[in-house]
Formats: sequence, structure tokens, C-alpha cells
Amino acid sequence: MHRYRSHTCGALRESDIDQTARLSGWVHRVRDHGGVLFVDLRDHYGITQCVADPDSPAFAEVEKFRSEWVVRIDGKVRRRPAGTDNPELPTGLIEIYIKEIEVLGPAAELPLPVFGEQEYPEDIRLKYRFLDLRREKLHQNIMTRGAVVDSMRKRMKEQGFFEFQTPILTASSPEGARDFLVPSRIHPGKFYALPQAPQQYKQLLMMSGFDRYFQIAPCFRDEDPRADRLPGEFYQLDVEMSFVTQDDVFAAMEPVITGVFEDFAKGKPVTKNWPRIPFAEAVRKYGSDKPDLRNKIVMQDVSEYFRGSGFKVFARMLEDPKNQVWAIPAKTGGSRAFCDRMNSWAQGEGQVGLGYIFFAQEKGPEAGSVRESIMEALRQEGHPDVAKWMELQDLVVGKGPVANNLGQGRTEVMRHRLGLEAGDAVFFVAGDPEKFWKFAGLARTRLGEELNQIDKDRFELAWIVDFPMYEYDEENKKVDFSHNPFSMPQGGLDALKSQDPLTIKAFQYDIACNGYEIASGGIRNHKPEAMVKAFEIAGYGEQEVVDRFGGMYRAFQYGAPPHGGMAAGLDRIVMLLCGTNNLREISLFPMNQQAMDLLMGAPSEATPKQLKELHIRTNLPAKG
RNA sequence: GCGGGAGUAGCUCAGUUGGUUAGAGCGCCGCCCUGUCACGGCGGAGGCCGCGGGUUCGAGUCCCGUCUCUCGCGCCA
Repeated sequence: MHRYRSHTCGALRESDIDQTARLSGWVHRVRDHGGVLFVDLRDHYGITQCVADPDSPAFAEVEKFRSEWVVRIDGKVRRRPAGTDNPELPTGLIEIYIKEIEVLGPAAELPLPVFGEQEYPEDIRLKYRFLDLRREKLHQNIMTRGAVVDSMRKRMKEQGFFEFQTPILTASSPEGARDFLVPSRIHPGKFYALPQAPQQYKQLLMMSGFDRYFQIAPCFRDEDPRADRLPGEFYQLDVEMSFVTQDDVFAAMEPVITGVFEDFAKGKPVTKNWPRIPFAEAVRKYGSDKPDLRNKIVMQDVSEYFRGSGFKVFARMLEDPKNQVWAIPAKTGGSRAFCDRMNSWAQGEGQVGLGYIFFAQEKGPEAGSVRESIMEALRQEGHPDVAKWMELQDLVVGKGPVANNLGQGRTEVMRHRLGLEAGDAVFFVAGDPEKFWKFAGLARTRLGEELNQIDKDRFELAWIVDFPMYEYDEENKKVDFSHNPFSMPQGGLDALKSQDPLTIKAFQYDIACNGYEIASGGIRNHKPEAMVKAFEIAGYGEQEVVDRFGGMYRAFQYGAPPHGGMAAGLDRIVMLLCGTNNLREISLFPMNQQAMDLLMGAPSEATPKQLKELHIRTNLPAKG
């Protein structure tokens, strides 16, 4: 017999009855009935019920068992008595009659019970992460994470990609996020940086002739976290390929990502033919560059109905040609109470408010007063349905201050265009779209949630394409890269030379899934003169490019293949597949929001000897 | 750096207009219980009400400050 176990806690079945078995595991739960005593023994593989009664030689010792002790149990496998099967457990038809036990590792009183589904404070969970990880949900999520990585590797290799390892200690890259720095002992005053991503290395691999690269790559960024952004470090499925166009990258990656999602979607539908939505369209329809396409609400520009209208606030705004009014249709949102609640929400978000119209049915005679104005507006529009509408006894009437000032005619034409009916509402966001689209997107999401317009049981994937190459940096009053500075501008060098930089699009794309950006990539700019020009527009001279990206710049001089790729956020994908919205639920040992590892005690102070070797003296901020 | 929320027993939470001895469930300890699987019953221990000031005859409760956790903004090419 093996020192610790003959079977795991999930292995025994009816066919093992009458055999002697030895199990080791954690005491999950004890049910002491005085004369008979049940111990649920748990390990990674499952749970097995073990029983002792006063005839068992180990009875007295088993009575001392407490939660989470690690014990070895010897005994005979037997059929459970009729009527006491547990169909919830794979081992639920059998139990072990305990003959002998050994305590392998007793446990102190638990700060965080393993049994049960209760929620616990984040800091305790992180400090006692090893207990938290024993709990079923988290344990399962971590296993799913590993399986997702396996699925990615398998699918990438099937597509002819090869996995490479790139350095962790590298050079600081000047653009983008804040780097983690590692002081050099050998070179006083100099620092390595941890890679924010293997971006330059993977491009160098293409210039080294390797053709199809991938890596499950650790990435490090010293930025403040969010629920969907881990502090410090995270993982990407990093991909790069040579001699490809954007379509080739899409064709290679779509089946990989769709396949991975399908493997773990538990039957939920996954988008098969991904839509390709230009950035500008995503902004206009969804108010987001990572739209949640499960949300059926699509926004529309309704400026024409407000221009020169009696609703003076918007009409005056529209005198400036850059301003617009967007409508967010809200099916079933047609009550004053709901609209007022949305309006307060908007004010809570720092907006002046959220204009709205809600639609109600008016009976024939009462509707008479507004009928004529509606008919007149419909005639002017040349609306084909006008004759039919005129026969209607009842009318759908817009309610609320916006409708009152806009007039029922304009309101009715707009309602028809938006496909809304009595009981629905429409909300308005007005101003410069550049400034309001993010808020409009928030409102769309909020409305979708409040009105149950989001089908939670599916994964909606899409490419977001044609990102702008540059954007205007208000803070520094200059043109800057909006995404990856290494992306190829659409139109190449010619576009850089001739076009207004802010109108140039890049071969730069994201993958959006259910409102999250899960991947980002681009076709790279492999031509040194175009790279120099691209940086020049953003205000960096050639010498600066050479200084900052020396290795890449050099490589471009010696035969650079056209290439491109992408990087998918492993953590976020696993998060979506595990049905959670917090990355700490799918990471083994995450840091808290202050970027501290409460289990290991990182970061910690260095000893004076360590600092001396690194030629470093700390200069701490004064307290208070 | 800035805002929102939270902080009461080991854990999850309740705690009335400011009022006497701060409660419940789970967990822990003890006793009882031979078929439970969220076992059950009886009893018990366990509280700097985050911390520090203030108002008040009296503060878990009101005010100010501060710390911690969390969500968001900034940030994240």
C-alpha cells in the first residue's frame, strides 16, 4: 500500500466496493451524530464520505477532526445504505468505513472557511490565498485558466505558429505605460526594465526570419489597476506573422479565438463570422471602441430633427457645425419615473442631465389636438405611410419637456425613424461628439442593463478596425499616437506626407467581446522612412527614434519583411469564460489595488547591503 | 493625484429620533444525538464598534481629521 493513498478522493465507485482503500486529503466537513460520524474528505479530485461508529478502532481519534486538517484514512469501501446515496457527488454511492487514521497536518482555526460560498474581504482572501484557492470556485477557475492556455497553444501550433521565449530583463521603452525598473549592479546608475509587452522582440523575430511567432507572454506595467486590469503583471497571447495583410491576421486568429471560446463557453453561442466594425462606426453606434454587441441598443444621429426646432437648447447648440444630437432608443423605457431616474444617474456622472422623450398612447379625441401638426410634418417628409396613419384612431404621443418644445410633428417623424412605440423612450446626448461619445456609450450600457436589452448568455466577438493613427493630445497641445506607434498608416508614407494627420487611419485593430477589449494588434510599419515620418508627425526627430528604438531601427535597414500580429489578453479572456468580472477571481496570487502582494509581503524594503551593491540610496517622501 | 462605497465578534451582517447590559447567522469550545451530506438540539467563550479628536449629561449612531479595503476617473502607445 502506498504511504499516503491508494485512490484520490474523487476516484472510488461502486465497482470498488469491499476493497480496502487509503485516502489522504483535507477534512472538508464533519457531521457528528454521536453514534455515527461522517467525514467529508476532500482533495483536488473530489470528495469522499468516510464514516466511523463506536465499533471503529479509530472512532475516538476521528471525533477530534477539525476543518482543514490534512489526514490519511484507511478503511473498507462499502455501499451506502439504501436511501442515503448522494447524487451530487460522483462518489455518492459509496463511503469508506474508517479503520485507521493518521493526522498528517493539523490546522489552526481558519480566518477564511473553505467550506461554503460566502464572500470574504479581499485583503483576507489575498493574505490567506492558499485557503482561498482551496475553495471550489476559485480552484476551478484556476484549472480553467490552465486549460484555456492549453487550448490556445494547441490551436496556435495547429496553425503553424511556434512558441518563443523573449527576455524579461530588457530596456525601458519610452512610449506607453510606466515601466518597472530593475537597477543594474554591474552598471552603476543604469536600469533594466521589465517588458510592457514583447512588442519589439516579436518584430525583431520577424526580421530574424522566423515567420510565425507566438508566446504566452508575461507583461509588466506600473499603472494603477481596475477590476479588469491587474496591477503590475498580466499575460498575453502574443502573436506575430510575416508577409501578411490585415486579412491574413484575421483569418489566422478568428478560428483560434472562436475555438478557445467554444471550448469553454459551456454551450453559450459564440460569434462565428465576426463583424468588422470601423472605429468611427463603433463610436457612432455604440459610443465605445469595445462595444458590447449583446446590447441591442444602437444609437443614431438625430441632429436634423432638432436643427432650427423649438427645443432651443439643442437648436442653438447645432448652430456650431461640429455639434450633433445623438439618440439612444430605449425600448420599454417609456415612463416618467424611469426617465427621471436615468436623468439623475447622468447628473451623478457629472453631466448636466439626460434629455428624453417617452411615448404613450393617446385615445382618439384627446389626440385630436396634436393630430394636425403630426399630419403636416408627415406630409412635408413625403412619408409613404401618411395615408394609413391618418386613419388611425389612436395616436402615439411624445411626452416630456423635449417633446413639448420640439413639437409633436418632429417627434413623430423621429419616433418612426427610431422604430419606437408607445411604452418606449428615447434619450438624447448633445454637443461635440468627440467629447460626449464615451458618456453616450455609458448611457447605452446603463439603459441596456436597466431595460434587460442585454443577452448575457452569449459571447459576441467583433473586430474593431481602422483606428485613427493619431489623436490630438489636449493636455500637451500636440498630435500624438493614438495607439501603437509601430502600426502602418493606411496609405503608407504618402498618407503621412499629404494628409491631415488626424484623418489618417492605421492598420490597427482590436477584438471586442461583450464590452471588453480582449486583443489589440496591427500591421507594422516596417519601412524606416515611413517610421521616421510617423514619429516626426508626433514630434520626435530621427535621432530620437534611433536613440529610443535603436535595435528595431537598425533591423529595418537590413531587409525587414512586411509583418503584423496582435496580442490577446489572456486574463480577460479567462475572466469572461469563467463568468466573473474581476481578474482576481482567475489569477493565482494577485496583488491588491495598492500593488501589494499580501501573502508574500511584496514590495518589501531592501537591506542596506543590497542597496549598496546596486549603488542606490533611497530618498523617501516626507510623511504627512 | 481625485471622487463614490465600505469598515461593528474569526467570517457575513443587523443595530430605531443619540439613551441603560451592542445583537443574529456561520465558525470556535463543551455536552447530547446511529444515516447525515448547509445534519439537528442545549449551553458557552468571543467586541478598543478601523484609529484620533470634537459636540453632548450620554456617541456604534452626529461633526472634523486620519488609516485600510474596494469601485471608478486620471493613467493604461
